[in-house]
Amino acid sequence: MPAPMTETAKLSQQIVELYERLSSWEQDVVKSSGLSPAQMHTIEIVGHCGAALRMKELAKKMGVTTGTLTVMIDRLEQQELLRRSPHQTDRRSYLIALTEKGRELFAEHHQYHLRLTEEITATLSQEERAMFSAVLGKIIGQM
Amino acid sequence: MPAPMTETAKLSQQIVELYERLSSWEQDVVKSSGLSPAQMHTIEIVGHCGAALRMKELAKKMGVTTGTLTVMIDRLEQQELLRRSPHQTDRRSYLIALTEKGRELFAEHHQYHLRLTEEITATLSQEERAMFSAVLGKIIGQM
DNA sequence: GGATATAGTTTGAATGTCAAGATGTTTGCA
DNA sequence: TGCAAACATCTTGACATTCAAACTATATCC
Repeated sequence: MPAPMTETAKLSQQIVELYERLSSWEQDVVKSSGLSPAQMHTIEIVGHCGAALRMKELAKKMGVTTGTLTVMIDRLEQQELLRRSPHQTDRRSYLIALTEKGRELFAEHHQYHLRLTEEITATLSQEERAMFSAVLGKIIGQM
Repeated sequence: MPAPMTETAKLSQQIVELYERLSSWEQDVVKSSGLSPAQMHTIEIVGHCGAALRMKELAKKMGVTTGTLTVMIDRLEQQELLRRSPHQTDRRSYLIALTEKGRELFAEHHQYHLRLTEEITATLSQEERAMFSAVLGKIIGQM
């Protein structure tokens, strides 16, 4: 007979489970786009951020080194999904921004996220949805 | 002025945000263990599953090909974190299970997860925690 | 008993990753 | 001003991850 599980243990397990499922969902969706997961992640970060970013800033947001980012941006630039433009006042820097094609890809991917969110929260009551959002807000604030 | 965000859009954004933060938290924790993220992920899946698994089963659970898994298991076996043992009735198969050292690593990592869960849910009321768990259960059931 | 399917490994190619070093630019200070 | 130090990015070399496809050994089905 398994030991009784504490409330924290159950929550932890559920969070891990949710993470795993989101992860494999994302993997499936990305596969159909032709990009690698890391490439799509880059598009997502740049797209979500909105404003153009320096390499250094983007690397920090993504948790990779600038060396890694250089080749990532090279490839995405070859696919015309984003563009380096010279920084106005700092000639060492580039500003990274999505092209029109990149924005379209980002928008499409965003729609997938919205659809998933609708699906997985479909059975929640109005009250549960509101409370879930409030709790998520608190949790994210703690991290 | 930004367009008003629908409730679904807000939830979607929060889920993405939570995912991102869990992801970078895990990356930091794994870095301190000396293993790569993929290696730790393998340990987590095998450890969480409990029973010994065939290569094929494990590959499916992890969403990788068996070819990928072969070299992953090779490396983890070299580090004595898990072991291949012959399948009792099918001589084509191995059963993959954690060693004592692997179980210790898994237990330690599991403790990190518990601690994180406690931290991020610390400000929730008893009621909120219960409801959050119930909603997570529903959501996971929908995926 | 032989054809076919299955489990796992190997190989070759592409990508992702980092640390360390190189290049060009900016900043701070003497 | 002019030079040293800091900074942003890129390059290089090494290794990990990943897949598809070919390969080996075993199991299953007729």
